[in-house]
Amino acid sequence: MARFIDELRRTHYCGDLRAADAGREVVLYGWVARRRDLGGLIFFDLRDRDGITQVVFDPGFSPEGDIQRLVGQDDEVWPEDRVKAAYSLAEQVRREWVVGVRGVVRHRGSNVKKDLATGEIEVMVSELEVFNQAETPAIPLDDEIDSDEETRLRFRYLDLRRAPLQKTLRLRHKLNQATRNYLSNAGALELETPIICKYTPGGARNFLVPSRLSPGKFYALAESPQLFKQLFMVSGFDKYFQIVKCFRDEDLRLDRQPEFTQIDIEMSFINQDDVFRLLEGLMFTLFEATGAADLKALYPDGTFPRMSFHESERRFGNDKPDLRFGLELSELTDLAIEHDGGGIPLMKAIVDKFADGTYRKEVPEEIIKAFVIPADAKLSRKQVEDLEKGLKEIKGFPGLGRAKVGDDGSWSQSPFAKVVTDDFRVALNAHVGAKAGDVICISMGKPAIVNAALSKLRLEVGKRMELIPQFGHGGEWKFLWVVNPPLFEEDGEGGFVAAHHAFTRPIDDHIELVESDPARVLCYRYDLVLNGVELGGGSIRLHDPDVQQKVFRVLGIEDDKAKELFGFLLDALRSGAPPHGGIAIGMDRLAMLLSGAPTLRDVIPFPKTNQGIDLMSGAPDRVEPSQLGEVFITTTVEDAPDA
RNA sequence: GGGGUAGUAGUUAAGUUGGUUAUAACGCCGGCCUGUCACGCCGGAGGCCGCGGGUUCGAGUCCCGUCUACCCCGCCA
Repeated sequence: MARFIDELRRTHYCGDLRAADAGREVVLYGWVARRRDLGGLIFFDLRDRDGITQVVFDPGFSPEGDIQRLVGQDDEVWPEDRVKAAYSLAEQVRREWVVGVRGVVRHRGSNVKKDLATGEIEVMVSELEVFNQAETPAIPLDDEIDSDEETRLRFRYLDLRRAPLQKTLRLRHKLNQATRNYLSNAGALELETPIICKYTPGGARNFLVPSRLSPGKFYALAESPQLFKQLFMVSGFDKYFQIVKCFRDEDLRLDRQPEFTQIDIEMSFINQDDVFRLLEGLMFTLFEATGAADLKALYPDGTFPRMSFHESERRFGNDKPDLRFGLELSELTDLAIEHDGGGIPLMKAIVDKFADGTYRKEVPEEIIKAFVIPADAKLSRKQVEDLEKGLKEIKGFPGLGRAKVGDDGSWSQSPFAKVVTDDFRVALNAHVGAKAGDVICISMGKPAIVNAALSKLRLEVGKRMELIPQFGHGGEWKFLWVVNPPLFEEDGEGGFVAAHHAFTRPIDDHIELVESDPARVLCYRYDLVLNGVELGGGSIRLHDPDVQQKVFRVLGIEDDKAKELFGFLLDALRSGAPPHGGIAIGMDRLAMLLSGAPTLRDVIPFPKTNQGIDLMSGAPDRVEPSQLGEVFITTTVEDAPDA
């Protein structure tokens, strides 16, 4: 029977002990974070998931006063031979070795270390066991390290020992638990849905899984439980939730991983407001459970503000505005029309198309907008040009038309300075609120490009001016519901595609427009945005077969085709579907925002790189030709194993 | 698919107009040290300069290619 673990049970974690524990005999297990050998006196910083305790090996020490003994241990408190053995073993120990210690807690007296939770005490060791030795770690295990992320990911099991990652994963634990409690209390049932399922086209690209039992056929990994949760509603489960892994075979980003976790929710007999109320309550609960912020103080009436999709696009250039700072965009199309282009040829060309009816104001094909870089930003001309260069990443972006505003409202450093009419210049300055020293940045063209460029510029300038930090919340939490986006998007060839998915309900007043003017149809779709990050989104679903058919017709999906694509869902919706809707929240993104982490990789235990590779395990990897044969696969890659 | 940045001891970095044996800090190993806590002091080991090719008397440095990671666009809720 082993002495430690079997006989000497752990009494505390390494973050537990305080001054009040002085005189207590304890047993701690953990990793040696640091060792300080003074020659005749040895200190370990012993670390486990809860913290660090200094343990001391001092052969000359003997405890005084009453000792509160370990339960079931009545041997001698300080046997000399055992203490000496512990000391000489401690001389051999190196960092990251895994050890158990038995000893007596002592107050540190004048040696208190203030920046350590357990800094008032130390454990004088009477008995030491080495459970395991360890190779020298490849990366330093300090809280703050600047090791390359590639190396950290390769040795993820070491990286995860560090306090910051321990902390964020514990945060995820709290999020999971609090989410389950809240949603269960709200009457939602936690039900599971398949991960390997039928491939359905549209939306994100699926990971494919070859079938061994059905030669030549494939499963897809679920990109979301969307269809299944709707079927739960059809089946009468009324309220459902799941904390579920989803899979998308798309390119990665800071805030995108190929597998990720979402809080998935669906409810019957509800409207948009019901979803909002449930989610607002969930956010309040999660923020309280994690101690992130007191949302009650920030949103006293318990609700988050709402903004229409169009308003968000107009004021901020995207559908996920960061409301922690102002610097809104200005719409100039109407002003340019009033001034017939104001002497600027590029604008005149656009204005003319509105005049002759080529473009419609409701759904314009080109727009003119401006963003003002305030004089306060104190950006040099070079810095402004660098910012503009950064925007060139946006495909099709033609560049900005800039104008620096003088004391008298004149424009300089501008391609428009010589041609603009005085009337238009004065009106424009007033319209965008430009003051001396400001730089007006004008963009015109396709709305998607104009908005992409100016919204990116707004964020960049916001960061330069330190209105928001480079990453993290900076102590501010700005929630927003972005609601009622268009149901359809033009596909550029005269037709339409679903802006999100084909099962979103048009807003009641727009049902007639589905057939007459699809471009103007808005729908019951909503995104929850926090600090400029899309936390999640959902919709009220389309459960009416007649409207559904009209939507399919707009999308150019014939009845036969619809059956082929969505067969079982359509059948199900015709079999007694209640009005229903739901939402999905990105758990990883939420954890990222709450922890202030710069990337999703910091809140996922074993993340993939930008190329979708697990640097630690080496996934994905080749497999034996025989394995491919079993699933009836050959590859077309030249140096593949079966080539 | 496209654009950008980077790659030099275990780690993080320096390395000048191409020029002797490629530096430093931390870490590691050995020695000394009884109140340290980023312990201190003394000594030591450790390098395919990402990889391949080229220019050159000579390449960490210049050129071409390639690989890997990161950031962005496209794509993606």
